[in-house]
Amino acid sequence: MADTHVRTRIAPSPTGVPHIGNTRTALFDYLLAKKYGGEFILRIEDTDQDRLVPKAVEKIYQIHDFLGLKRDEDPVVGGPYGPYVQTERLEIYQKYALELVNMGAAYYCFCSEERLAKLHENDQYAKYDRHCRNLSPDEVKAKLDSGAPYVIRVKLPETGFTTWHDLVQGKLSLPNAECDDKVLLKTNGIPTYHLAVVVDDHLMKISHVLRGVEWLMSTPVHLFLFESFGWEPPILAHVPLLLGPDKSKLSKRHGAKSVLEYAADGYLPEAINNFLFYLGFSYKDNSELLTLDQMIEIFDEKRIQRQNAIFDIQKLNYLNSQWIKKLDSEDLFNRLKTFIPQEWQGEKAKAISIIDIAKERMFTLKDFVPSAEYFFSTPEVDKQLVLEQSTHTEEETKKWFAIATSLIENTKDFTPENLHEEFTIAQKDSGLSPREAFMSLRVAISGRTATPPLFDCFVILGKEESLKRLNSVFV
RNA sequence: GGUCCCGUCGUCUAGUGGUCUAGGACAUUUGGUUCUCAUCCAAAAGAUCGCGGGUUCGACUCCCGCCGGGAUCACCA
Repeated sequence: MADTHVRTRIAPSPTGVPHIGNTRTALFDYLLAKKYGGEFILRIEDTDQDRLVPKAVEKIYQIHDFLGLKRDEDPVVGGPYGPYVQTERLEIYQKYALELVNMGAAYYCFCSEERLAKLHENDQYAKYDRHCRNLSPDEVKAKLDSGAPYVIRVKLPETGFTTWHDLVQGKLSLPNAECDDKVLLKTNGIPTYHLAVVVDDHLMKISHVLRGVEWLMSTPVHLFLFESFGWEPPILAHVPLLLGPDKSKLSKRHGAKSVLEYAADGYLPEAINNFLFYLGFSYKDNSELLTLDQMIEIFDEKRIQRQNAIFDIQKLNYLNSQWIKKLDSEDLFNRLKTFIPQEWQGEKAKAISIIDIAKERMFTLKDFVPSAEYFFSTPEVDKQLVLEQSTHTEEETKKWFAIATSLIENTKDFTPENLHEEFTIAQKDSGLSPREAFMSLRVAISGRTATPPLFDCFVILGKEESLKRLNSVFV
């Protein structure tokens, strides 16, 4: 491998937004290319014109941009082997399909849809019966001349095995008889995946085809095509699937989300990359925070697991919370922009000081707003709740609040450290336990029983606002 | 159903014949730190290594069978 220049590709079809399982394959492709200093290419496989989903292409770009999976060649930036959109390469495929027919590796098929449907009537797994495989040249010519619609099918060997060494699956051997004479070129002149991948991977000098195992069973067709053309096939690597919690294949039907949706849910690209990396790959204890560059270094295509991995959101949550803690608050503020209300945007300094103390209790970016809103707007405070926390009578609690307000009013050093010190002394004389004393104040200023440390909250609120809130409890 | 792949704690995994009475991490539970929550720290619980046969002095590790799960069998990718 040292002497082959590594070029990998991810080839999504814009029939929807790729879910996170598909994106993991893209990550591995990227890592493989970069590990060997090669190129990572994005090719749009839009040969299924009937199922195109508008905007899917843009979303595919967005996913890669978000995760930092930089493309060396793609439809937008171009490259030496373009175009990178398959429907812009139709003549190429048609030319090669014809070539295949001429060399006897493919044949015209004039079977109607009805006839094909009939084959499946009694057997849902029926293969094409190769009805047109041995049509005489004259018959073919007559049909063609009459303008009959046709497809071109691969003329696969009927016996024997196709074997190859798969980078992750090891040595594989599939019986040719199990494969169908797959359609290569459709009636509408557009190729199917099977023809298009082979032609493009060769023309684009792809060295490694790393894709999902769902392609394993059709690999004999691809290899047969490479051989027929006399082309060196790329190295193959079929990576396992991502399964849902119920162990079924992750799919849109089962609510598999795209990376874009996880982004909207407040997950960081670093955490998603990390999480995907550890799903099917092992490094140390599978919980270290790794950057893309570190992953490139660690990644080893030969150590990808062969078993399917179950998508476990708990691990993603953990990684996300760890990344949030690791990032500095200014950086977090920028990433938080789409999550926080417009009114807060202007108060950057305040927001950052809140992030400072809130980030260690955030799992996703979405957790920020609920944990910070009482800093920006006055909370509803129920007097009963305050009393519940003080566990003392209203009179006694009022007395403690009077001490607290005067402390805040008169302190010369309005910092968390100093407030802590002064309040601790006062609390000891108050007859309230630390918990009772501080919890009642906490509820009074925030309306909640869980917040960052009390004195940090006072400082962020400021003297005036703190006093205002404390004074409004017993009125 | 045919074919192919896979099978270690709930999850991601370490483990390539003896060091495994199976290790780590996430999740869970408990304790400590603490003004709450969270963090952090510590500990506990959790796997008859899918099952059954072999091979071997000895198997999670090798072989066979079975079972279970997954993939695939479109003019979809």
